[in-house]
Amino acid sequence: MALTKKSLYMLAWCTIAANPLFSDKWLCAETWYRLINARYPTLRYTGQDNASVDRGQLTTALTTYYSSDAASGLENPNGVYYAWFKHDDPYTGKPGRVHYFYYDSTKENKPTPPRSWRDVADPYAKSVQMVERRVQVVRNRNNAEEAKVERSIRALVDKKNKDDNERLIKARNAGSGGLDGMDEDDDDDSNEDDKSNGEEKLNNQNHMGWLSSEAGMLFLGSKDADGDVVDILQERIGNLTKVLQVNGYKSVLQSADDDGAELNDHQKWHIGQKAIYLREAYKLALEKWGNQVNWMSICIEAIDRVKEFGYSSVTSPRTVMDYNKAFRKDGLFPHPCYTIRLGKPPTPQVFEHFPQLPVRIKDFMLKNQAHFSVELLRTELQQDMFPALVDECKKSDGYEQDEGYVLAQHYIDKPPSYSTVEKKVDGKVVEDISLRHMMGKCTDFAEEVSQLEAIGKKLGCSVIITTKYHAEYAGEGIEYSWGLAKCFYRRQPLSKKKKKANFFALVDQCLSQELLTKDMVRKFSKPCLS
DNA sequence: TGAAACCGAAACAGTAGTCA
DNA sequence: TGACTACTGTTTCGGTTTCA
Repeated sequence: MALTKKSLYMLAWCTIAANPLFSDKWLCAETWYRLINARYPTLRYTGQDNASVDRGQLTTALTTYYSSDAASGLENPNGVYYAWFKHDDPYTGKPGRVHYFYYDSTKENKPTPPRSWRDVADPYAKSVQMVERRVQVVRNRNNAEEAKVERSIRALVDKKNKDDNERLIKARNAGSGGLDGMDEDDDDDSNEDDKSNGEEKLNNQNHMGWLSSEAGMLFLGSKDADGDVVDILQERIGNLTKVLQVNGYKSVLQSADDDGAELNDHQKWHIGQKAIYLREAYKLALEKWGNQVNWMSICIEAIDRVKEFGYSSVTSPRTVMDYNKAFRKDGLFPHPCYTIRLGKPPTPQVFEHFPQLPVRIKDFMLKNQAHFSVELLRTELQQDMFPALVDECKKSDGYEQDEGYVLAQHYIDKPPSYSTVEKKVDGKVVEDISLRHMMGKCTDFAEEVSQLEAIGKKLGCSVIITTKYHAEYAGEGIEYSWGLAKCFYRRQPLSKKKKKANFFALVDQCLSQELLTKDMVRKFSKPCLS
């Protein structure tokens, strides 16, 4: 059955009220409103300005259709009661009418009719407890009611985006431009909601879980990854399908067109294998992930499905999960050649000081080709080559200060036997052989500035990195401006986001003054000043 | 023969739910 | 409120197999 906006607000409210942390106690409308915003952040996109849940509709729905006046003494079948008093708002401190709601979880213990606002004092209002509790209003993946609310929100948001898009096109065609049409009152769209939602085809891709940080982490490699995970997965499935074409592997391989990056037949075959398994897993994920079906079970099923087509090179879901880890960040498999993957490695310092040394090493390798090993070369370096270089250095005056002499002598005294992790002896890191420690001390790393700071410096300004907290720290309602720009971006067709030039043009459009007008930015900044 | 790929096991991190 | 458990996913280690 289709849901109207008001009934969706009600349903969202009920799932939160059922939480023992918030049931059986009076909470003011502002607290409920904040809880709903925290638990269902996407619900705000069903409102008029995308900035927040429509609190007017929420309060009206609760008081008019769902609850009973606690002062009346009447029993409410839903177990929901309301009361209101004129006093200072617990959040703003300003005098006015403040609504309170109470959910009786037992349906048998209705609250005592309150005589003053002190009887319904909200324990969470503007308190540390409220801040702490808000973080606990998180998604419960196993709750069917919450999943239903999330699907409905997704459907409503999709419909609203579609309507806004059509309105924008109409306004542009009429010559008015901008998003003025978005300000139109849509309170009376309940019937439209009913009609549209009736036609809305819900599937697993409408699931709220796809908007979660878990999805971002699992499929894009970062909790804060930008972009629609479903859209990106669909695009990547398309790219992985191309692997089966001639030279199709290039569409999913890092540095595929670099010099010397050509793969041999086996490497091409291996990329193809990875693509087949991952493509199947992604397709299954779009069908099932999030509805109590985890990523590992999807990988197991993908292996079984691929097996039906005669492929059996992978048997463990871990392997497919590893393929995903390598692929997910930018939709490319790392090049199998180490030097191409990481770029040309830096020349060792000792080779810069002694350019004849690599020539001698090559000669040694050729002479001992029949029984050459790394250990053999290591012994040769330590016992013959480096002592010879030290002797050469000693022929010069002041050789003890010569950097080349110090380097060569160091290799004799402390032959390299490095550990990639921090090697510890008696609980203390052995700094000389711990590569991680040595890398951390390199000035290149220690003095590296972020890209943002580098660009800022180039433009003649300084960038001060502050602590990461709420976006409102930035002031001027910048989060709302970004939210509107992002909302507009998400409504654009995929074709506008493909190719670099199109993407840049779209980003310019999203951040243009046509979309973010002065009036709109000023409106956004108002809440930040209060 | 060494490197890469595969894979099992264990440790660890983060989150949610339960209970006293 | 804190301890505990369950679940999911990641990282690391180490053994085996396969490939160049």
